[in-house]
Amino acid sequence: MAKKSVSNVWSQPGSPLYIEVRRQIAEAIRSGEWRPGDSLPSEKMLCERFGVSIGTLRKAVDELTASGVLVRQQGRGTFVARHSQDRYLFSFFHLVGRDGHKEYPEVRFLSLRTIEADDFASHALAVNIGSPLFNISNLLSLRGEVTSVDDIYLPTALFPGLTEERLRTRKTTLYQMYQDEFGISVVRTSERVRGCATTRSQARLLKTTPGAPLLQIIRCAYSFHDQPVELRNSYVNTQYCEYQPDPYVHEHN
Amino acid sequence: MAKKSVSNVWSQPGSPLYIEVRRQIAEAIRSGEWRPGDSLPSEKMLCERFGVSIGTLRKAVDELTASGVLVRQQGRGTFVARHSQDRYLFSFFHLVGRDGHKEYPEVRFLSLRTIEADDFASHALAVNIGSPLFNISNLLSLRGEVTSVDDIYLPTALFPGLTEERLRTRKTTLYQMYQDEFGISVVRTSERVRGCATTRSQARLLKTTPGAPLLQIIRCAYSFHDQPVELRNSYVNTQYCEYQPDPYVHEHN
DNA sequence: CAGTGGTCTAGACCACATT
DNA sequence: ATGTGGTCTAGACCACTGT
Repeated sequence: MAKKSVSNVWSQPGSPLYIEVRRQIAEAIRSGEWRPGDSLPSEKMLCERFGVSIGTLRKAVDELTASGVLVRQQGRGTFVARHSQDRYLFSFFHLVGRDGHKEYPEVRFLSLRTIEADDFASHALAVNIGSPLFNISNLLSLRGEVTSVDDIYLPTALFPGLTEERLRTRKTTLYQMYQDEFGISVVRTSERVRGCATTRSQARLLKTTPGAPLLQIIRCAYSFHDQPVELRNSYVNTQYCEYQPDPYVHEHN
Repeated sequence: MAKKSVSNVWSQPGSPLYIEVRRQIAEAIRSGEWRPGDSLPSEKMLCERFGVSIGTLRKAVDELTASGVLVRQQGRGTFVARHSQDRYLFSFFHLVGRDGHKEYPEVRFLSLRTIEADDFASHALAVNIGSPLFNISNLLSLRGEVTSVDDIYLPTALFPGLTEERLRTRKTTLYQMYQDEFGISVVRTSERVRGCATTRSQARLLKTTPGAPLLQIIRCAYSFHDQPVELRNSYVNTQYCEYQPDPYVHEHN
C-alpha cells in the first residue's frame, strides 16, 4: 500500500514532499489566492489538489499552523491567519499590569519636533551626526494610570510628510502607521533596560516624585536588511506595571 | 485496519493517546530510567512498550523533540537532550556590559538557608504556603564590578541533599547542576522587570548608595509540563551593565 | 550489512460545529 | 445529518549510520 504514487507536486529529489506542499500553500497565500481570514479548502480537497495523503498534508499544515500562518478550528475549517493589530501590538509592547495581564495602553500625543541627531542616535539609526530626526513624545497609560513617557526618534528621510495633525488623530499603532503610510515594516526590535532616577520634568508627567526609580527602555526597531528605522526611549514607572519580555523557550537541533 | 486496539497505556477518556505516551516518556526521564545523553530504545521497541503505532509514537517524540527534551539523529537513535554549559548560560543570562557585549559573570556564593514559602513564592512555585524552600544568595560581577545580588528559591522536595559545601565548590552553572545532579531540566523561563530603590543591605553588597535606582528581575524557571522549579529575584545595579532580553524577530514564511 | 530515524500511504473512527 | 479537523493504525520504502 505504501507505493509512492506519481504526484501533482513538483518534488525536488532529496526534499520531502510535505515541504513542497507547505511551500505551495504559502505561495498560494502570498499570491492572494487565499487572503487573511479566508478558509482553505477541506483537508480532503487539499489532498487531491496536491496529490498527497492526509498524513502528508497534515504535516505541512501542522508546520504552517505552528509558525502562525494558518489557524485551525476543529469542526469549522482551516483559515489564513489574520495578523490583527492586536497581535502586532503585543509583539513589540512589553509592559504588563502588576498582575501580569496584558492590556492596551492608552496613548496621549505630547509633541512632534525636528531635531539633529546626536552621537548616540546617529549611531543607533545609522545616519550622520546632525542629520534631521523627528522627535515624537507620547504619554502612555495602563488602566488609567500614567505609566511611561516615550521619546521616539525617526530619520526624517524615511517618513516624508509626517505631521503633528496626523499623529494627534491616528487610530492605529505607530508601527501600523509606519507600514500603512510609509511602507516601512518593522521586523525586528532589540531592547536594553536600565534603572534610572526620575527627573523633575518626568515627575510632572508621570505624577511621581523626582528621584524615584524608573526603568529606561532603549529600543531600536529594524526593517528588512537590518535597516534601523526607529529609536525609542521609554521611561517607565513600574509602580503600576512591569516590563515583561517574551519568555525564553529552550530549543534544540 | 483502523480498529483501535487495546493498549498498554492508561488512556484518559478525552485525552489523546500520544499525550499519554509523551507523558510516560517524560516520566521515565524524570525518574532516571533514561538520563541526559542516553539513547532511547528504537521507535519500534517503544511502539511495543506503549502499545501504539509508529505514527502515534512519533507524534509524542516529535513534541518532546520540539520542546528540547529529546534529540533525534537519523540513523543513530533518539537521545535524552544534554544541555551544554555555554549555550545554557547565555540562553538565560540577560545582563550585558554597557557597550552591549556579552560576558561571563563571576559568581560569589553568599549563603544557603531553608525558609518557608510565603504567599508570592508559593504561588510562583506551585507549592503550599509554608512549604520548605532552599534560599540561595549569590553575588554576581561583570568585569570585576559587582552588578547584582541574586536571591534564589527552590522547593526542597525537588533538590534533595543540596548542601552549602556543594554550592561553594561548584564549577558549573546552577542550571547545569540542577540537571546533572537532580535530573531537572529547565526548558522555559519567564521574567518580569521592575524599578526599585537600593536598600541599605543591598547598598553594602553592591557598593552603591541606599536609594539609588536598581532593576529587580523576577524570573521563574520551568521544567517539563510547565512545572516551576526555581524562583529568582535579581537586584541589578545598571551602572556597569544593562538588561537585554532576546531580540524580537517577526516571523514570516 | 543490519538498524536507526524520516517520510509516506490509504484508509478508519472520533469530537466538534453548522445546518 | 453532514462536513470539518483530530487522532490513530499497520504497514512500506528511503536515507543515514555504524560494523
